[in-house]
Amino acid sequence: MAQVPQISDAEWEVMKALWEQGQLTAGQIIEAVAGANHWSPRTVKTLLNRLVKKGALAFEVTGRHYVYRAKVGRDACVRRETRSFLSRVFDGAVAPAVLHFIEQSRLTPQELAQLRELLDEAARKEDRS
Amino acid sequence: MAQVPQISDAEWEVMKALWEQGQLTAGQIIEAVAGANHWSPRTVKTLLNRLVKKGALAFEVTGRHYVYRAKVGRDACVRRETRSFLSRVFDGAVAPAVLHFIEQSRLTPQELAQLRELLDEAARKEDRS
DNA sequence: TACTATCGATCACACATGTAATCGATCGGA
DNA sequence: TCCGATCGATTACATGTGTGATCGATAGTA
Repeated sequence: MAQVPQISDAEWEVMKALWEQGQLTAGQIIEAVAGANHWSPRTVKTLLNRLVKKGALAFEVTGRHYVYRAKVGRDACVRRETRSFLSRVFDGAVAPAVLHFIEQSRLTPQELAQLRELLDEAARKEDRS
Repeated sequence: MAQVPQISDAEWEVMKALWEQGQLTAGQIIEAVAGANHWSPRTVKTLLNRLVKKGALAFEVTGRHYVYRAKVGRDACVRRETRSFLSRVFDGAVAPAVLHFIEQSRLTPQELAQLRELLDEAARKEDRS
């Protein structure tokens, strides 16, 4: 299995567009991300090239344009970033990180309820195993 | 209020040592972090210099040695990193991040119970407010 | 006192990243 | 058919980061 490459901040924006839309031409990607980030189209092209070089994206030549698609899954990238974040900031410990999140952020009652449900479910699984 | 500077992976290791120990000489810091990370003492010195330049550390000259101490609090750095992580990976949304953590990680029953207690507490606070 | 080990300061160097500009081919419109 | 717009490819350049070496001063040690 190919390792998930490191994806920088700016590159994440591009990946998100492709994860959400499936396949896009360079022009569509530029349209999707350049405005919101104040990037020149050239900048987006550079990001696309780097992501291809890293193995995070693939493209097919369709007529004169390239159509890009993600080669690595969003989940895998999220897991990778999460591991890196946890190990850097919380020494890899999940529970303190979750505590910090809950303490620091204002969660809505709905979100709190949803999280509790998830914890209940996790606890049940744990019980059975 | 001075902004919290960006602190890189390697620099975090140094900061952790100082947050935990209070004040340390360069030699003590090297002892604390160089071994575990396979770093040359020079590397640690460089990190110290960069952290001072960034405003994350201060030092006093004590005799011939420098004694370093953190100028920025751990909490502030953790918050900064957390915000950056959340906005990059989860578009700034806390709840999905917590869900991901809980789903992906194997939490012990004790940790699960502790988290549920925290959620209960947060929900009570929310209720009263 | 002469030498070496050490300290902080400065320099080095490759790779990643943010942020583009330039270049050669080509397509679409005048 | 010719020209400018556009595409992908290549190049640029400052800053950050990982990883360390060199240099001059100095403090112990022999």
